[in-house]
Amino acid sequence: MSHVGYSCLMAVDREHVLRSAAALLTRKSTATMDEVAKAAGISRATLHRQFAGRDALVRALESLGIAECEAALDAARLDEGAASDAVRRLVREVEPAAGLLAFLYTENQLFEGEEQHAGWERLDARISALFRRGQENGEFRIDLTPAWLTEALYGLIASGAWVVLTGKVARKDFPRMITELLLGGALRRDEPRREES
Amino acid sequence: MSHVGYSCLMAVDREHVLRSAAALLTRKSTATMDEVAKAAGISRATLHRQFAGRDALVRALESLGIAECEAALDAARLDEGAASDAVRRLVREVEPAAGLLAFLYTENQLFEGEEQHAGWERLDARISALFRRGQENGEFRIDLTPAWLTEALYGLIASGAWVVLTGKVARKDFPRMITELLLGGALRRDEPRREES
DNA sequence: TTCGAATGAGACATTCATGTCTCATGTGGG
DNA sequence: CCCACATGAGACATGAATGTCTCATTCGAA
Repeated sequence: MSHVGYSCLMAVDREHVLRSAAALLTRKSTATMDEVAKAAGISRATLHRQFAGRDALVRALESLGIAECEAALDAARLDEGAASDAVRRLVREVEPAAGLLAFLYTENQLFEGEEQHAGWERLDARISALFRRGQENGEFRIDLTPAWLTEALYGLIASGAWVVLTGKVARKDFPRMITELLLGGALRRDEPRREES
Repeated sequence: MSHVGYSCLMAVDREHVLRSAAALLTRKSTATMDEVAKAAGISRATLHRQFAGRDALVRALESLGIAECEAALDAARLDEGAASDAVRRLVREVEPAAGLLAFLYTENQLFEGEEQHAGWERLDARISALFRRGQENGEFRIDLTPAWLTEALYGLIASGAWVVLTGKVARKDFPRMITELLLGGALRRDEPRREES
């Protein structure tokens, strides 16, 4: 029995397959299992051995996306310092997962009645809490609900990922253009905004 | 030969079918031709007689969405008055088409290499021009490109339509929450913002 | 009333993605 | 060296959506 070889090889490949699938489905959300397999450099049979089906693959990608998102939330230390700075850190940390997030964001809208991954609610709760903290802080305006701000953040991340993918803007501008729009809006400010880090 | 009856009945039904399809696909973007037909109260055969196939239906919806969007742009009088007020008018006018727009927005990302409807470029150009005018005006900040502001507006409209559809926020708040976020951002302003109409 | 056109219902073939299976190959560990 | 196991290749069946067809019915206009 090859415990070592088994768990090692499987784990590595699974991770690699997942990454490839994420990269591909980010660009073409309707990609075939065949295309996914080819993109990962494996055969369709092997792909099916690792993920029972397309559903299982998407679920695994969902878990991956949620995990990366939660890791980003952790790294952003949402409850430290100014709420606006926390938002900046959050967007910066979540940027690598933006493409995957955009894919899952639109994919989730197809799930209709089916129960969705509980992880999303946790993420919603944490991000909403950040916006609420900023409101109680006096930093954020109170006439926009935390729920809307959270959803808008998702939408902007998806739009940002899409616009970077199509080459309309440079990847390096991703965090700035999202945070600046979300926090400051399009209107020009007379007072200079302060910066962090 | 019943010229009158023909053109009249066909036109009316086509419009009605298009509306029903838009309403359905807004909620369930993967709906079957069967479901579309049922939602319109006609048979699948008749649906196929009016639209050669699913492709043709989506193309027709695309044209409808673009037409409604351009009508909204016209009604908003983008080049009159303050640019920020024009944005407010635009969002208010485009609100009825938001669901359809959201559907088309995600649908367009699947078109990969295929050439897309030229109408989108026209819309992009007109909206970009509005933001550019606001920048040259001194109203809008210049460190966010018109292209990004345009794309962000699309994203926020889609997010807004989605969040209204799921009941997280009231439909009546749709225009305000989008314009306020897009223009003013989440940060609280010391100076009171002025209002229009 | 009668004729013609549009419709609805449904059968049918086709295409495509998916899921399952078998078998040959190759590789790594014992 | 040998064996177990993962893999790749491909055949095969399945299901779903689509597109096309026919035929009976209904509705409107002459």
